[in-house]
Formats: sequence, structure tokens, C-alpha cells
Amino acid sequence: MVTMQDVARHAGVSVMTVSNVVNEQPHVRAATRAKVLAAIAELGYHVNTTARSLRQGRTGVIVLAVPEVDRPYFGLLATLLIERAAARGYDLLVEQTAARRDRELDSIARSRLRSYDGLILSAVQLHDDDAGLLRGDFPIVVLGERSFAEPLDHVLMANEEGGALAAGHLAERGCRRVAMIGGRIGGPDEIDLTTLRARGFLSGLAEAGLAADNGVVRPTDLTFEGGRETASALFDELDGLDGLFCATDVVAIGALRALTDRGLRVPQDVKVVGFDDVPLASFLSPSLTSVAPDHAVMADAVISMIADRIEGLRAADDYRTFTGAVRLVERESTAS
Amino acid sequence: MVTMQDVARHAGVSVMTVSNVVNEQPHVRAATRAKVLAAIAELGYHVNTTARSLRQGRTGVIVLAVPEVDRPYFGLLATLLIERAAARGYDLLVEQTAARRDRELDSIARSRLRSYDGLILSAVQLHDDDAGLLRGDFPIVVLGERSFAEPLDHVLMANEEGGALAAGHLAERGCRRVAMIGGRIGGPDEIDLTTLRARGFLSGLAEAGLAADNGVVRPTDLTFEGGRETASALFDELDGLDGLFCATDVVAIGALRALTDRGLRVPQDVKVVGFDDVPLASFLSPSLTSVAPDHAVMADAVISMIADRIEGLRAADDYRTFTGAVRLVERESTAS
DNA sequence: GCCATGTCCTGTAACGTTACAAGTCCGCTT
DNA sequence: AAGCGGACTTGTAACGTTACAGGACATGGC
Repeated sequence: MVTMQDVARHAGVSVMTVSNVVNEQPHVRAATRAKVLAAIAELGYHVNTTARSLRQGRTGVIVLAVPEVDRPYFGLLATLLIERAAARGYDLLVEQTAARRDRELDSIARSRLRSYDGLILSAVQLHDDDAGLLRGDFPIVVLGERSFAEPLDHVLMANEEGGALAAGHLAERGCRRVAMIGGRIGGPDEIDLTTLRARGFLSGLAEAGLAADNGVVRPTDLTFEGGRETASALFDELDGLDGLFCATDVVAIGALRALTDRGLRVPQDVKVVGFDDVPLASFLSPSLTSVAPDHAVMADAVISMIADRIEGLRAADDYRTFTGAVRLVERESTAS
Repeated sequence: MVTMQDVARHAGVSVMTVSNVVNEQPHVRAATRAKVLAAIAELGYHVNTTARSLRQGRTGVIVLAVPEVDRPYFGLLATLLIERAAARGYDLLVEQTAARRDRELDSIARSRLRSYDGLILSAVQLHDDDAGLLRGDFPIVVLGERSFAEPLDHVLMANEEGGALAAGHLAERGCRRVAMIGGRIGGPDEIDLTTLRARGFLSGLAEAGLAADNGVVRPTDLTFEGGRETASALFDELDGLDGLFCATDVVAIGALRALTDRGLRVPQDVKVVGFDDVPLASFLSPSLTSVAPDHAVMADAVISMIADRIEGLRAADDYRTFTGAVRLVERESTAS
């Protein structure tokens, strides 16, 4: 490995001068700079970022912990975050938690991750009991789903509002018997994605004057297969459903498939609304009406929050919460 | 920051003993180990991986350079690679190249990336002229698309065979006039994905005795939108097409949408085959027949290739190529 | 002509870890 | 009783970089 030592010797200057050239410090004569750059080129020198990190106490790497990058929403998120992190000079290291609590705890605790500059933790399955672990001097931003009593930096989504938008839209389009899959009826303290979207959905139904009998909200795995199975079971049990809200677009795609398999036409027989507005939504047949978060704005918020904290631009006890707005994008799946 | 020094002092042993405990070296008395572990717990010590990396000369981080993790194929790939890398003790840092040659060159050249242990470079837009950069002592595995004359570790896919499979299948299902979008007619030296799949497609057509007039292979962006636009333009121009092969499933999804918009039914009027077999394929309506690489096997090959090289388990001049097999998965889009 | 100021360059000492070689102690063999 | 080998422990010197303090020299103001 070529070191600064080698370059310095080759160029006839001190290591510090090489360092100053590499780091574009002022006060280096043009002639000296040229000499050093020539030596660097000739020897094929690359700065050793590990040594730099050790010396400077920062690595320039932020860890992104998501369930799986292959899921459309998280893929989109990761894409945006990687791009924005790069713009601020950080690399993103992706850690997959499979949405399991133990793996999320791992991400926080694992020593090696502690050596990076910060952690963006998405899709949190942690309990309030675990939240203490998130506290401390290590920069963490919690993204998207769960808000703890703990003081923490948060980027949230208007999940409840989105659920209400979906319910209102279905009602407005004439649906009389509406169900949700991928939702959960939880206590007032439960604030995960599925519970919040369900809560919004139910309040939206109430506001529209639609009945919400008990079976109308069904939990499911937030996967294609989960959507298909749960939708299928739902339509086996209940008659006369003419509107369906799915907790995510992925679930909605599974549900659309289940409806097709039963010979139900969308939107004529059943209208369907998803959530996330993934790029794919407009290319499906029928294209999918969806609650659209502003992904770009949220990604901006995440990166500026974590970078500001890493760089000490915010006081240690100054925790922020950003809630991204949502809007409804109407497409064929709810056409009247 | 708590260091080994602090732990050593607190436990009344030397730093080396702390290091030995942390690294689970033998020859540490149980009582000593317990003392050290207690001190570690009490002080909340975490090993500083940056210092460890500097000392050991390796970081445990592999860079994965893909166009964008949000594209279904690359998302799936990234998911599998992250998982398998973790199993071998490596973290994966994701770099996005946007499929641009300059950004790919960047990934190779950027100093900071040079400090990681290896690079997995996917979807390569580099010329043969650039290939020299890939040579050298830095562990690189080139994935999926382009095979250079340069000696390099490669993981390829049976692109040509896949194209032929698709053509054969369409012919066998009774298609008489078949086109491909997302393909390119290139010289014999051109070996990128689009050219190879097109070449296989044409040879498959020939074998089946089907005409391949000139306009039958159309290039396009490998995106949803590209698929839609190109398919739309193609069916504007040519009459009587009854079979369509798309270079990727993403393109196929765009094409399916275009066909629906024109009132063409799949598979009754036009049969469609994609390539990649992304999970989504079976949930579309109609579900999509696709050429399926064995993603898991390829991911295994990639990780063991790069890890073996990083760990020096293979001679410096012993370059390997692994070609992943493909098979055709028949679904509704080509039902007869 | 002298001090102040600025430009350019350099030596030294860390950053926190581990490789290596060199101990110390103990019980056991001969 | 001396010698030996094994179990356990430790000091020291790196790994390659940058922060810091300071040195050498020239310029300019009075």
C-alpha cells in the first residue's frame, strides 16, 4: 500500500504537505502542489480513509436499517436516502432487519455499527421498553412508523390522515360496504403503521357516515402474498363489499390479484385504494389509486436531521419530529 | 469515548488482556474474563472498529455498486447479497451509479471506496478501454452483464439462452409475428445484457422458423415508462404482432400497460414474456411468463467469489467466471 | 532598520486497536 | 531439585492519517 510517507519521499516534501495538498488546504504553493500531485499520480496513491476516520473520529458512513431493500417502499426510500446522503458527503450502509425486533435491537447494539456515524432506523418493531436503548449520545433517526415517548429524532408520515383520506375517497365514490386489510385495531398507545392507518380509516368511515362493523379491518403480512390471501379470505366471509383499503400498495397488488381470481372487476365491482404510491402503481391494470407520501421531502428531512446531529449543528437535547404530508392520487382502481 | 485503556484500568489488567477477551482468544482465565466483561458492561465499552480496521488492514465492508436499488431486479439482488455477505461477516455499502459510465468509473476510482475490502460492480456500462481500471490488486467482482477480455472475476447470467427460451416458447405457443423490446442489435464484441438477450432471441426465432424482419428488435430504457412508450410505438407501426419478448420484467410491465391501453388482450391477442422473474410477476393480471435466473445461486456465487478473493483463498491470477442458469416460468401471459 | 504580519512548510504526537515477542507463574517430569 | 512446558498475562511498536504548534522566510508599514 502506498502511503503519504511514500508520496512525501517521492516528492521531496513532508507528509504534512502531502496531507495539506490532499485535503486542499490553503497555503500550499502552486509549484509544491503540482509536485505532490505528480507524485500521487505516479505512485497511484489513494488516501486511506480508515486512518483518516480513526484520526478524525468520524467515518462518513451512516447505517440504514430497513426490513428489506427489496420491498418497493423501502427500495424507493433507500434510493432517495443514498442519493441525499451522498450529496452531504456520507455513504450509506444497508442493514436488513427482516422487520424483526431482535434484529432491530441488534442494529442498535452491534458494536461494529456503533463505529459508524449514525443510524437511520426504519419500520420499528421495538417496544417502549426498548426505546431507552435508542437514547444516548449516538445519532439515531427513527423513521416512519413508531413514535416513542422517548425523546428522539423522528420522521413520521401522516398515517392516520392517509387512512381517513382513503376511507373518505371510497365513500365519495359511492362505496357502501368498505373493508381494510393490513390494518390492526390497537389500543390508544399503539402507534405502529398498521394501527394508525386503520384508526384513520375508521374515523374516515365514521365521518362519511359508513358503518364499520367489527370484521372490517383485517391484519395481514405486508406482502404480495399476504394481500392475496387476506383479501381472498375476506371476500369469502363477507358479502357485498364494494370498497377495499389496503395498508400498503404491495398488499393492494396482492389483493387486486385475489379479486381478479374471484371474477370481481375493479373498479366496477370493488374499488381499491393502496398506500405509498410506489412508481409501479400507475402501470398496473387497473392503475392503483393510492395515498401518496412525499417521499422526497421525507428523505430530505431524514438526511438533514441525522447529518445535523452528527455534525453537532443541533443541541444534544433538541429533538425534532417531522411529519410528512400525504395526498390522495386517484387512478383507475377507484374510477366511478 | 470509552477505550480499551479505560476498561483495562477499571478491571486492573492490561489492554492486551481486554483485547484478548473481546476477541475471544483462548488462554484467558475464566476469572479474568469475568472481571473484564464486568468492566466492559459497567463502562458501556464498544470496540472501535475503525481502529481495528486500521490495525488489521481490512474493514469488513464490501461496496455494492448498482444503478439503483429501487429497481426490482437490483432490489432483489441487493437483498440477497446483503444477507449472504452478513453470513460471511461483511457489511454491504450500497453505491448508486444510475447506470452511468462516469459514475461507475467513480465507484472504482473514488478513494474512499478503495479503503473498503472489495467491490461488486453490477450493470456495467464500461468499455473495454476502461477495463484496465478494474485490474489490479483490488478485489472486484463484475456482475451480470458484461464480460471483458480483461481477466476478472465474473458472475454472469445465461442471457443468450434466456432470449432463445423466450422466443422458442412464444413460437411454441403459436405466435407467428414476434417482436422484442429492450433489445439491441450489436456487433459480435458487444456483450451487454440487451445485446445478448436480443441475440438469443433472434437465434431462437430462427430455430423455430419464424421470420425476424429488421424492425422486430427495439431498444428502450429499461424502465416501466420505457416499456410502455416503446411497446406503444411498436404496435403503432407494426400490424399483426402476436408475441412480445421484453428484456426485463420491468419493461414487460410497462408493455402490458400499453397493450391494455390499446385494447389488446393478453394472452388472447398478444402473448408476452419477461426476463428476471421478479416476485411481482406472479401477482400481475395477467401474471407474467418470465425467464427466471436463479437469483439465490448467483448471489451465493458473488459473495463467495469476492470473499474468497478478499481473504486470499484464491491465487491472484486465478480468475473465475460463474454463469447462472435460467429457466422459463410459464404463467398467464403466454397461456394458449 | 525593525517589528508585525502573512505565507509556506515541517516535526511530533496522538487516534484505539492488535501482532509480536517476551515475560511470569505454576505444576509436573526426571 | 532442577528443568520444562503450558497456561496466562503484559509492554511495545506499529497501522496511516491529521491537529497542533512552531520554524523559516519574505513583505510591508512605520
